[in-house]
Amino acid sequence: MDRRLLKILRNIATLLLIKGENPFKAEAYSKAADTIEALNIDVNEFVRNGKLSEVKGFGEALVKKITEYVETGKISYYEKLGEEIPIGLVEITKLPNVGPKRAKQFYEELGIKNIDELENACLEGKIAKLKGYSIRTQEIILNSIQHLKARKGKQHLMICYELAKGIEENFRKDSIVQSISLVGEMRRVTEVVSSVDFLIATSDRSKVIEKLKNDYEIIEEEEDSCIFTNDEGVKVKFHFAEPKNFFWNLHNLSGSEEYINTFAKYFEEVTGFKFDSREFPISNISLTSEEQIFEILKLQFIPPELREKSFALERAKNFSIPRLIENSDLRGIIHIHTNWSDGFNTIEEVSLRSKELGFEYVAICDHSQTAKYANGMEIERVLQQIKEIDELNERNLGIKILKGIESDIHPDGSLDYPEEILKQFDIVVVSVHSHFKMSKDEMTRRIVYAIMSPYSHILGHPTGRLLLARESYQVDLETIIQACSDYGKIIELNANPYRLDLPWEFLSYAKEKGVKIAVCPDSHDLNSLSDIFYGLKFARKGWLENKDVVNCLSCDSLLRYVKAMS
DNA sequence: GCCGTTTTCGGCCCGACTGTTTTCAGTCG
Repeated sequence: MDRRLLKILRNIATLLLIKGENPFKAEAYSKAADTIEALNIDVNEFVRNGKLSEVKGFGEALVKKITEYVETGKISYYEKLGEEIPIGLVEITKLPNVGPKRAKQFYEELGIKNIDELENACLEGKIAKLKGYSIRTQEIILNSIQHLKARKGKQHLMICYELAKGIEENFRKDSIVQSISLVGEMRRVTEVVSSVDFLIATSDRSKVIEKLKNDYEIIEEEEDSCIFTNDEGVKVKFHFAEPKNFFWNLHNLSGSEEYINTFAKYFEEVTGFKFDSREFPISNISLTSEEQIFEILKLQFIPPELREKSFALERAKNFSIPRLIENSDLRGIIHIHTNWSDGFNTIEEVSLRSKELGFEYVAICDHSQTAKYANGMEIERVLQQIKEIDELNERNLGIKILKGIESDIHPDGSLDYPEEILKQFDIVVVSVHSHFKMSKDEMTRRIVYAIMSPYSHILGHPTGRLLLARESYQVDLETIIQACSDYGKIIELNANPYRLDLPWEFLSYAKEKGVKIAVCPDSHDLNSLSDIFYGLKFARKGWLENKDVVNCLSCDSLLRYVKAMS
């Protein structure tokens, strides 16, 4: 995925809005970026064989600009725009409650060109003096700048996987490297990553460093590591080890600080050797696998995802780590959007792809009528969609299609359709999509009320967080999980890489309370159906087994399970 | 800027909240 092009197109859109151009013109650029991303379009190839103009949303002007990008690596229209309007204003519009109009106002009235200048203006009290602002608003803006700065240098795990894949391939074909593996946050799977860490086993370190310096812009060199930062500001760190110490380093570089500290103490207790994270202390043993480390210490193997808390070691000591859920346990895929609301593909297309991915059933859950911005379905269209699903099932595509909905939860906790409509769905996911700023009590009450509805089955993205973009709304998750337990409802682990919601930290709690989890891609195109496998990494991180996840049920069992709720 | 078609240009989602204001512009989902 050419993320630089996506960024340019989205920046053009924002710059046009700041400039005050027709918003629909701006939208054409951001939609183009969305389409390239959703359909996973290889622009080089599409430009070469002239296929780009066949894609919906790509007219003459866009094709011309993207062709220029493919040929020269830049878009002169973008550069010209950047001369008119400072690119730094784009970042300002990413602040909550600051859009293109306000960014323009800051620029025109105070000459503010980037986020640092805006921060200074806030500190100097200049923003509060502008028409339409108060001291309070100025404080809110300053606060969100500080939030934004705290997120800087962090990236979504999925984007880091793409980056890491390219680097790994570069090294795999090189004989100077004996082994290479991801370690750190990437290996133990954290939803946002502050550093992409690689462990490289080599007996010729200087040659590897030479190659690194040749291929990447190394900014920092230490005795055992090299660091570079990519275009997106993501830090990539290479750690070196002698081949004989590879597995020892693999283990010690993968755990959290808490985990490794506890591990070190335990290691010294059991072996009597002093812990050294780089050099395996027991010199008469040569390690041939990571598993061997656990065998020596008489511990059950701890999957990397679980190496966060000391607790994992306690369980490993008495061999009580359960078999975590695996991809092959999944039988059904739930919460899929189609072009009936805001998805890209037809029901038939997503069903056939789900079948290819190995699923026995697929639950289509498009947006409900209140979600106007997402082309939510009024009752009449719901009935048409149900009819279409019945017809597809009669044709038998080799996968069972379930009739579902993602119903908005109204501010009063009610669902988005009358009973006679709700009872026609096989699966009802209920989600909050509006009125985010309620108090914690109100929001909790609202969601509990929705959970209590005899027609709701699965609570969708329970916190509403968007990783690195939007905080969770105020809600008491313990109360929510308890309510799901009381009413036998399912909670979603939304597998969208920007959500991962329910956060993994709460999965074990839900499990303790006997609440089942649905791992759902919440996908809007064919590619992101596979996000379900991404979400599964976090199900594992939350200690879930196949019996905890309803996607592992057969279609009939799942239908029986949800039927018992009403 | 794209689309669709009444083939030349109008329509493209829209309602609600927020803060500051005194009737509304800007932002959001």
